[in-house]
Amino acid sequence: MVRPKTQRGIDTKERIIRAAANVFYQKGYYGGSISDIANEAGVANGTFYIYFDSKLDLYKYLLSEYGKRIRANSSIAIQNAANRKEAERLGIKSFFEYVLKDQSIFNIIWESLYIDKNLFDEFYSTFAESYAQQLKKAQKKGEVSNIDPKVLSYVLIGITNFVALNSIVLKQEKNTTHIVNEVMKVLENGMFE
Amino acid sequence: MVRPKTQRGIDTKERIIRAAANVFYQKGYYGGSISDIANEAGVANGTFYIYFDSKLDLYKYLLSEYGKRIRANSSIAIQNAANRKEAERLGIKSFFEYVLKDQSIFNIIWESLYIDKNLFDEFYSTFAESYAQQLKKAQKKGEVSNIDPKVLSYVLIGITNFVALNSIVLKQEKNTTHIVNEVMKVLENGMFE
DNA sequence: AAATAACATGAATAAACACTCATGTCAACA
DNA sequence: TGTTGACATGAGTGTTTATTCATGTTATTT
Repeated sequence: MVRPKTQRGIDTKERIIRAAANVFYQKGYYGGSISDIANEAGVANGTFYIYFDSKLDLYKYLLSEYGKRIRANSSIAIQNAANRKEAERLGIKSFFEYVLKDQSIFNIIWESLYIDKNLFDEFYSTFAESYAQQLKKAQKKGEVSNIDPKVLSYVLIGITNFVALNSIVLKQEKNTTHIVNEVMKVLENGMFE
Repeated sequence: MVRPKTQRGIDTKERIIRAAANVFYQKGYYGGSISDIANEAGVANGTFYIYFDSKLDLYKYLLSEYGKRIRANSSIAIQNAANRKEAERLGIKSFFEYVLKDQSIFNIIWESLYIDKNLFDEFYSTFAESYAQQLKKAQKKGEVSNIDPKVLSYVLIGITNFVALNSIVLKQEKNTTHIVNEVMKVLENGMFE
């Protein structure tokens, strides 16, 4: 028989996850300790290990959650786009707005490069591959120029991620519309006269 | 009187620096210990502290060295460019080739985000500001379109850095010419038909 | 009410690691 | 040749920290 969820601590796991996201954002993976996370979540150190096998285990969980959220956010944003150009604008805009709301994402994602290179590679490969597929389809429709979709996908991900990190997270730029407009100029006509 | 350089250990400092770059590349700043660096350099742990005040001190030294090298590499590459478009191509190509030779750079640079956000911000701000200045001049000459040079500089740095990290370092792509060509297509005409 | 098992605790453990320091070595100069 | 001081050593120190575990506590089932 399936035992109903106890009421002891309500959403303890969820509280640990939120606390970890916050601690990793503030102090990073190596700088943030299990004690920091447990304190922030309002539980004892040992409680952490009821819900996660290890610090790395929780980190991997968080990383995959962020991947899901970004994908969901993007696919909702572009679902009604009339063409690829519009899809690109909407996708970029929604990503910038997502970053504005949750500025911890790069601290979680990019640190994977230092925890295990494969985590970083897998994370972005997933995005790049599905992006490249979309671009290929758009090329067949004649909406996108003849550019290696693999390279183009990394170009687009590179632009959005790097600009978001530097302009929005580090420089605290709030005007995402302006940034989207300027980025779209490049994507539409290039940068040269 | 200036004492001539002793011959005890030849270029001990240089060996420590090289070892550190390698260790940080393999294991990251937090994952790589002073013992790792000392072993790799073939010196005792204590010797490290004759040449550097702390692990962080060495890290900052390495970071600034990479900044200098990249700037030097780029300014040499573009010095004979006839116009901005050619300068862009040459700059990107030389950066990719630099990364191909010294794949540790991103592990050094990007980790600053987790050691001290200001280090990362300062590092890329320096590049972005001088890049933006160059772009402004090119805009006055009518060579570059009317795009916010601040945003454009981050777009260009984002492309080069992200593509280099993913394609060259992580996917071990050797054909930099192909990548440069595809990137230049976007910068010349945008990505849409 | 007793039994059960999930949930929770936090002190204890063991390993890792940045940094120190007392001691040693060697090249240059008086 | 003896003195000097830079260069080098590596065992030791103190701290931090991920993880464990013996011991509670509470909600549910019998």
